[in-house]
Amino acid sequence: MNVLSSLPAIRALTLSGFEPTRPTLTDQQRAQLAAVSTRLDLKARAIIYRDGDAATSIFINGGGVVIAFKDMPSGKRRVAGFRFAGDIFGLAERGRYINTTRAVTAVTLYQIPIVTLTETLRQDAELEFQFFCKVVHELRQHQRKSIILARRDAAGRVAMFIDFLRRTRAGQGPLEDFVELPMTRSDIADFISVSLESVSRACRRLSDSGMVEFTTGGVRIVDRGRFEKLVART
Amino acid sequence: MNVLSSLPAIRALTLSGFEPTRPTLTDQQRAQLAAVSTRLDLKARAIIYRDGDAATSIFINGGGVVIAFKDMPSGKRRVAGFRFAGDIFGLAERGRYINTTRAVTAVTLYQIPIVTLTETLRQDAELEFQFFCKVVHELRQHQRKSIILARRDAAGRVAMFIDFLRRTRAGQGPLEDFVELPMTRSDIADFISVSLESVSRACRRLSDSGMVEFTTGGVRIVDRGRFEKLVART
DNA sequence: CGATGCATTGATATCGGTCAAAGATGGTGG
DNA sequence: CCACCATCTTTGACCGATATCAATGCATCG
Repeated sequence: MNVLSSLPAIRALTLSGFEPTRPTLTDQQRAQLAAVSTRLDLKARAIIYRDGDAATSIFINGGGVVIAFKDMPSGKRRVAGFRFAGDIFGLAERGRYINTTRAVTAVTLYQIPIVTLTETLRQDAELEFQFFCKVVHELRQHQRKSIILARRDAAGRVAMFIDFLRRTRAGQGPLEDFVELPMTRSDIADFISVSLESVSRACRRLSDSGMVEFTTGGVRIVDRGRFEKLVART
Repeated sequence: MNVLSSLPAIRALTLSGFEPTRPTLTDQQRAQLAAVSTRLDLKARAIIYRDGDAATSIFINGGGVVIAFKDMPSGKRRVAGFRFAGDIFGLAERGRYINTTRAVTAVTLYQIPIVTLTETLRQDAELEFQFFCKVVHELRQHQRKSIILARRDAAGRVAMFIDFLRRTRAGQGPLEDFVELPMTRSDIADFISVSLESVSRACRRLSDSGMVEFTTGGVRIVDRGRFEKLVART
């Protein structure tokens, strides 16, 4: 297993601007990791691990939605992000998890002890490269989050959040006009750093203006033109 | 050149939580890259490349400060970040630069065509790994930026920005109490997404409260205790 | 010594945070 | 199967902080 085998991918990264085509693991690779992992089935609201716990495992989301957050001393909560099917999470700082993660919906997880992961990575440069991609993917997510937070108006932030989820969860094909919102208003609020009341009001305004329609569990973008114009307006 | 040669580093990443100890290149590696690069000496305000240009080179900052920003259709400007000595910049999306970069101070740059870089990386797994570290470093920067932007009060954001620079520019030793601010108020404003007037007022308040002292070209943290308490108050 | 870019300060309006309360929703146990 | 309870969501009123507009001060550099 020569380093050159993984180089074309690295080259693609630098040439095309750090845009790995596979931000999440392929089914094949998930299966490979599943072989050395423990499957967990959790119901909504279950805590996966807590901020500050010793980080002994990483997790792969095999279905459902997970929220990563941190309770701040002030009593506020900072939502770092959401993990969807295929996402890897559980990276740590100084051996400790930096966020608390909780199941938003019922989820299936694959838990892999870090020592096992290390062994597995040692034997598979391609898989190792996936972890690189994972970090690149996280970087892109954070860049987008920064752009959302730069926005001043609550409605704009909510619209950008919807667009963010829309793009994050999109497959290869064209973008869907329906976006699932399994998380609560409060989760959204703490992600985009706006009070939950403002999120609620913003949703109402977006809805009243005829851009989108909120249904139970999601939003449908009705007036795509105006919606995208609002999102782009920075 | 076996993949295993770079694995200890990768392992360190996953185990210790993606915290490479060398977020920027070592002098040795810079020299190595310098051999295949063109040296540029630019004076303050010079444009290095523009948003949308074909991305043919990457740059290493050999001294001075560079700002990366994007002019938005609305006329506003979003400052993505600042690049200091040792930082690599010029990564692109779809073959195009995504930001405009400009020299804030006089700078020395090493320009490396991407094709050359690719060749160099192919021959050096350790250097290749540095690019991984670079991405991790960028990720951390963006995480910090998100935390700054989550802050609501302008004074808090400015304080966190000062702290951000203080930590970014710190060496191995203890944190300095003096932080250089070579960029304009407007640059700071567009980085932390606050109007430049608010930045000015926030600086005044921080100064009036006796936490810091603004001098030409920098800030000195006078009351470290209160300053850090303000920064931590989230 | 103008001119230009940068920084500061002031006045005002707007928008979102906060507090408060009521309305919807969903899950659980009787 | 239904009622109740916890949680989430919506709406309202008010206040404070920041954006915005405007003008002045202040370097630095031709």
